[in-house]
Amino acid sequence: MSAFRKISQAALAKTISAKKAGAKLVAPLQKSAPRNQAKIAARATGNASREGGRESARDGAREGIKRQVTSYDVAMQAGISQSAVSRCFKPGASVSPSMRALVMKVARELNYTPNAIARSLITRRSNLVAVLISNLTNLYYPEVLSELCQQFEKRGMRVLLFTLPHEADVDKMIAQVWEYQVDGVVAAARLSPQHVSEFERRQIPFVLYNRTLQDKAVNAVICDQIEGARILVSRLAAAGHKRFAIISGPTDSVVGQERTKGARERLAELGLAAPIVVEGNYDYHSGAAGLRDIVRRLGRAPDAIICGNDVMAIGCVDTARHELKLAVPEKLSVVGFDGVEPSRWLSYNLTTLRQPVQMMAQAAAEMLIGLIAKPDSPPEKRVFSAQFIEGGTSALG
Amino acid sequence: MSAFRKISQAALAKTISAKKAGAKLVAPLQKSAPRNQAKIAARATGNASREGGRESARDGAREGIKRQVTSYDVAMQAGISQSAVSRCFKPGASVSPSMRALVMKVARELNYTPNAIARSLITRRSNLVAVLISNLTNLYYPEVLSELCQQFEKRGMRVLLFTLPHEADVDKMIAQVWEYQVDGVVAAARLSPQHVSEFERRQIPFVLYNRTLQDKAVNAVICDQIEGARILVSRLAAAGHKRFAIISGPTDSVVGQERTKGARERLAELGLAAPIVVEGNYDYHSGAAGLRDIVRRLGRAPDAIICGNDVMAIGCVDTARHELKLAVPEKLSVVGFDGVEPSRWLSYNLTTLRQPVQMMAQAAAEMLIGLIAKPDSPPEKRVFSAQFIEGGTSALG
DNA sequence: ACATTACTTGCAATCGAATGCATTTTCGAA
DNA sequence: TTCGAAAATGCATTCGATTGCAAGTAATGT
Repeated sequence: MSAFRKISQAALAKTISAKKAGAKLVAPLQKSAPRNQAKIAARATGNASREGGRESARDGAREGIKRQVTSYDVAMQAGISQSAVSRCFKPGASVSPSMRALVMKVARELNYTPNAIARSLITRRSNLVAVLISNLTNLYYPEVLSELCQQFEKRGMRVLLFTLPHEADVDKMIAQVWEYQVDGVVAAARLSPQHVSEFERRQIPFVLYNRTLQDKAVNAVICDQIEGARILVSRLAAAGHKRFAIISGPTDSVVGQERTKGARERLAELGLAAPIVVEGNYDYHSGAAGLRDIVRRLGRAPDAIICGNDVMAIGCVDTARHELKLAVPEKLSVVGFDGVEPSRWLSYNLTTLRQPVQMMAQAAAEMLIGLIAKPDSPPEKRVFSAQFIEGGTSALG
Repeated sequence: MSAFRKISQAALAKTISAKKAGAKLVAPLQKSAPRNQAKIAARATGNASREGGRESARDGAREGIKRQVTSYDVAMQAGISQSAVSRCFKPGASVSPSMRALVMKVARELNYTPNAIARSLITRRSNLVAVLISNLTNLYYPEVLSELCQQFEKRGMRVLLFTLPHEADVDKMIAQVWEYQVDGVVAAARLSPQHVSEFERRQIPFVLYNRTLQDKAVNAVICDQIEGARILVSRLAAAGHKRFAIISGPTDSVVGQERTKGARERLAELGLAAPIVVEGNYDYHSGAAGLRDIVRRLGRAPDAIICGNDVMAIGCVDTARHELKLAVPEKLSVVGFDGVEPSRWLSYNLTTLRQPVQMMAQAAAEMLIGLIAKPDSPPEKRVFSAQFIEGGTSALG
């Protein structure tokens, strides 16, 4: 034990003299050095003894298992207790400036980084949020994800990403969410009510993005799809469009269903004929196929086609112009939803309803952070309105 | 202590009779019940006593801190040891079928889920990989991310996503990567050589995606950009194009630089005039601006413009056709790189070089998993070739 | 100079699961 | 039936950091 003591005292003296601290500084630190050096030494990995800048390709691989630098190593090297090290890395903790300086210096020398896993275990806060997204190739979601990611990063939380592909074994995927003790979940994916109940039962704060549940009050950030669809129809009808068709989103997409519903409602209110509806799956080709289908069934083109999202609208426009030689917007108006970047490209300049993605993502992040801090807040919905973009794919007079 | 014993015995009997097990099954489990019920009880959270399906909104929030169900709870409820519970959740472990069945049943009743954080701490394997991506809005990256995600999920690893936005404080971001003890890193972002050294010093396996380092052997998955650019030039030149221009990627993009370099080299070899080069930043507007700039500086349109990526090429095509009234491909050929989805849309049908994203992502995932299993493998580069897509934006004769 | 408060710091007990080792149980062979 | 090997199980320690509590030190007032 005295050997350890000697070493650490020497190290301490060296360290302090190196930063030219006055005698005042030396005294307290020497006096309060911990007495259980043996225990600290036993816990330390031995990595502390190797020199700072030196790098050797194989020295960490010894013993087969890689041992990282721990707070015990720093404590031993600095001749202080492990708890002191821990406290120096906690913002509001009670540590003297000299102690903090010393610890930071030694930590830097040893390349010490706090272990978030160990911290999470004891604090029961992982600082992880799970983001569930169905389908990243959807052109709309990357924007959402990007925004969410930045929001959470800004707030000191890490994003654990889960993609739910062919809507297969969502259960297994979700189980992983529990295992990692995430502090919260943002779900921008098709989830069954059972899954949502599971969130509740486990008391994990969650925010649904662009979806809600019929018979349950949940936290959600949504965009008023029905309102948006009604606006689209109103504008088109006002400009004289009479025969409408819809290329809807898939039936299991709540957003898609609402868009269709809003459009139908408004058409009925206006006394216009019920639209022909074909189902798409949100991709380019289903927009193309949808148009062909509509024209085939109608025997001619309708006045306007409302597509469940921009990408299908783009597919529709392209097929109309290049394959069916139907002039858009002269012979056929096409509108979409979302306002994704390509909808603004000159070749399309789509008439669409832009969702305020940035605001929505920010709201979702804020809401989730709030819920984590105060889990018993009553459920809240934040509903945004989409912005009508009058592009060039519709004849609006 | 005997009280606990009694309770757990009763629970055990009930459990077993419930699944109608024969006497054979009962005997071993009863005999090997642990003797330290007191210790297990002390560790257990008490959650075990509440009934399975019951849900009460507030009962878990008592004491302010949420206590989750642990392996101790399951052990107590089942009348066995904690280690037995642990083993039942480990695939290859030595557990009898009856024990496994009992544990699984009780676990389900109590809604027990293993705590991955605790597991990571003791095993020193987090099963997390960090994915670093510069810019998700880039249209090319979501595809990469999606593919990587699925690959890792398939292999039982979770993805911790880091987006590096305005290339600011990358350091702080990277520090987070260390804290979370990720098992490996896939970097599809601009990283300084210092950052890469940091990976090495910490002995964290990493794979660079679409980038390499000049003076260091690293694991990387790349696409041969120079080869690709040479192919483009060769094809265009063979079809009679003489005056070339380039809208390059930003200078800090290695991929962009290589594409420019390959094109220049090949042009020089063919004895054609050095191209005019303007710098873009990979987005639609910089493609548009690039074209205007080129036309202004040249006083006329070149024969062909090679764009650093598809989105700029699309911007270029749109500006040529709709703003400058330059027919593409009749008066001007435009080519891009990447082969992103919109490049296949009928309005563009871009001539481009498609990167085999799926194969590359798969290779990256495989490589990283391999490195994690065997950290001392020598660095390897996997180089893919891009596929030439003869679209309609270039006059190839 | 002494008492009292306000800081610092160390100690030791956690968090929840994994695992080497010892012990018990099972099962097949003699 | 008995013995021995193999399988199953329990015990106790461990991972690395946090934090309540106690002890020690500095700063302040009288």
